[in-house]
Amino acid sequence: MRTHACGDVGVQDTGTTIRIAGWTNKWRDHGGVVFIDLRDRSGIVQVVFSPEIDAELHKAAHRIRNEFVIQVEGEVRHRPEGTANPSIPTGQVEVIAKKIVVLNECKALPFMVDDETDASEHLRYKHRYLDLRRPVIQKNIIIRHKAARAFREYLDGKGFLEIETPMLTKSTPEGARDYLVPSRTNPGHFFALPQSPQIFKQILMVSGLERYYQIVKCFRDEDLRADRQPEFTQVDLEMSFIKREDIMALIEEMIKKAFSDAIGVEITEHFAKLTYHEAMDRYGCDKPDLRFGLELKNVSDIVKDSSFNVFLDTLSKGGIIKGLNAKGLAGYSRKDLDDLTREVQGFGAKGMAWMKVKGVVESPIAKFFSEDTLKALVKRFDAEEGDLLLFVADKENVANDCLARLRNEMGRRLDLIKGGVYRFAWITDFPLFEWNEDEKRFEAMHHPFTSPMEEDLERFMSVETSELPSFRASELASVRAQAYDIVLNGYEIGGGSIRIHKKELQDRMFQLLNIGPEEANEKFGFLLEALEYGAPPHGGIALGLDRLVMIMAGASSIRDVIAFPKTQKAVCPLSNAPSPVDQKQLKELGIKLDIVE
RNA sequence: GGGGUGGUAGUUCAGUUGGUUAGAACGCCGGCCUGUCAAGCCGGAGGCCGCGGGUUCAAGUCCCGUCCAUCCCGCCA
Repeated sequence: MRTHACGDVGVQDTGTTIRIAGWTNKWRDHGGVVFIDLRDRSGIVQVVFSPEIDAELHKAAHRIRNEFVIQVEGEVRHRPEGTANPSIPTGQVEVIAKKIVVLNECKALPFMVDDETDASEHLRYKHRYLDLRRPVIQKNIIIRHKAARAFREYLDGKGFLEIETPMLTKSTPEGARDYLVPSRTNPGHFFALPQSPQIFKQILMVSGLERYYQIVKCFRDEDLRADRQPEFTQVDLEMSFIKREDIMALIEEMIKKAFSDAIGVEITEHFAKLTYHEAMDRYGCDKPDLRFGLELKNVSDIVKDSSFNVFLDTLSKGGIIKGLNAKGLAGYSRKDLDDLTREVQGFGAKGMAWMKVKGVVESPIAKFFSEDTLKALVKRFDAEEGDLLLFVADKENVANDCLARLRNEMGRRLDLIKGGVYRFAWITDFPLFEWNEDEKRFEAMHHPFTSPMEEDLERFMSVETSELPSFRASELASVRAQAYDIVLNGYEIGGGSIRIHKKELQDRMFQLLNIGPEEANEKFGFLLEALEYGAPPHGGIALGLDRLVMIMAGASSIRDVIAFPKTQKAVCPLSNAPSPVDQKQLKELGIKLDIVE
């Protein structure tokens, strides 16, 4: 139907007759000459209908409207002197139409197919086929394709096998809420859609496949965010006979290739490496945005000499006082600071203290501090004239969380976050366990198949389980995992671990998690049994493809890089899923609804 | 489950102190127009003011509830 793609037509084609087809991006009818900007995936080229060429043809062109699908045969010409359009790649030429075929018409549009639309997301998703025609969105979809292709090429080159794992699988007790699928042939029984292929990929290692990967959909029935959808895609891989550093080196190289292939960005520096404790200490969170500084400083040791009761009380209760230097913001008014305080309180802090560095330290609480103490504070933050110090005093986790979010906010306000900058970091040495205050028990921070660090193995094995759960501040909390997260620009884009490959260790893990042998057997028995048949040392990682592509594309939501995303209520406005089903379908499944109106 | 913001023409929005026939831009329809590319000029159609209650002589506007969208908290091994 066509000899050329619209975006490929150029000066090299002048004088030749070509056939193109696409959508009418825009039409301009001058009564005499008619211009149509014809668009296909490759780009846009201007088609000219002139009354001198063919009256009938010219008449037909008058009837063309936006988004009509047409096929045009015509001659490529240089545009007349002074009419070139430098804002499009094909702007030097135009196609003088000799023949037009309307392949399909188009109704009046719910919104303009244009790079700059301000139609609501709901409307865009309802007519996603129109939304996806917009070059900016197509660009994202193409970046996604190129990234996925780069991962496949790279992993294929490293001897990985792409192996599919079941979508209809088993519900697991830990972790996110499962999406359930009723089994017709086993009434009352349910499959779960996988939250990740975790257990199957480990079994593939026991199976001797050695290197597995898959670009795979995962499902979690939790509430949505800008960077969270109920179905999302992981680049999932697992390797045998490797150490943590092997995987980290491999992933680093793979991601660099993907950035190069997908968006032409060469990442040259090594990815930063931070332990979990370093990250918490310096940034207050385990996914720091390293595009800017504003590092947190613990000042508990300095302010203990003050007479400021809020700080002293916090310290006496085992809390900490931490802060950051908002460079150059001493000009903030009382109202600015009150607003900022309210924002930090919204994060969960009881309050926020501030000090302006203006000749002397200016602050409502300055009087509680000696001159030497104030000097020490200024020094701790490397503060200069005109800086603003912000403090939060609270339990360690609260102070860290609030300051981490405050740090991101100040990074934005100070315009420290530049586009086109990519700062990667590995976060390592995570705690193996996390205390669940509500349920008064330890949980696996990563997942229950994560291996402890060898240095901490003795403690892992020797803790008296009879003392559970009194160990919340005990040795067990200090056992570290052979786990690693990869962080990019403040987003967690992947995580993995070296797994437990010995039955005794795995049994011990379940014991510490307070999962009895019967329950462990019922839920994970097939993995536990497999571990007894010569499981090799192995480990792996999963990358969040959606988030990674979102960052590559410079988008602010993963919905912009997913062809058919769901809204925050987890519905698909295009298909209207989910929806009620027939009584007959429910009956076949043995399901009765019990919905309280 | 909780908090913030929003919902008025096909779309994006404005709409004063509650007061006559709810406006603008773009889009759509018709006409004019031979070099535009955000084309231009003239004319026209188009509204359950998210939905349901309430207050009032009178509600787009005030009150209560509810639904939807979005951002965040909880949640997400």
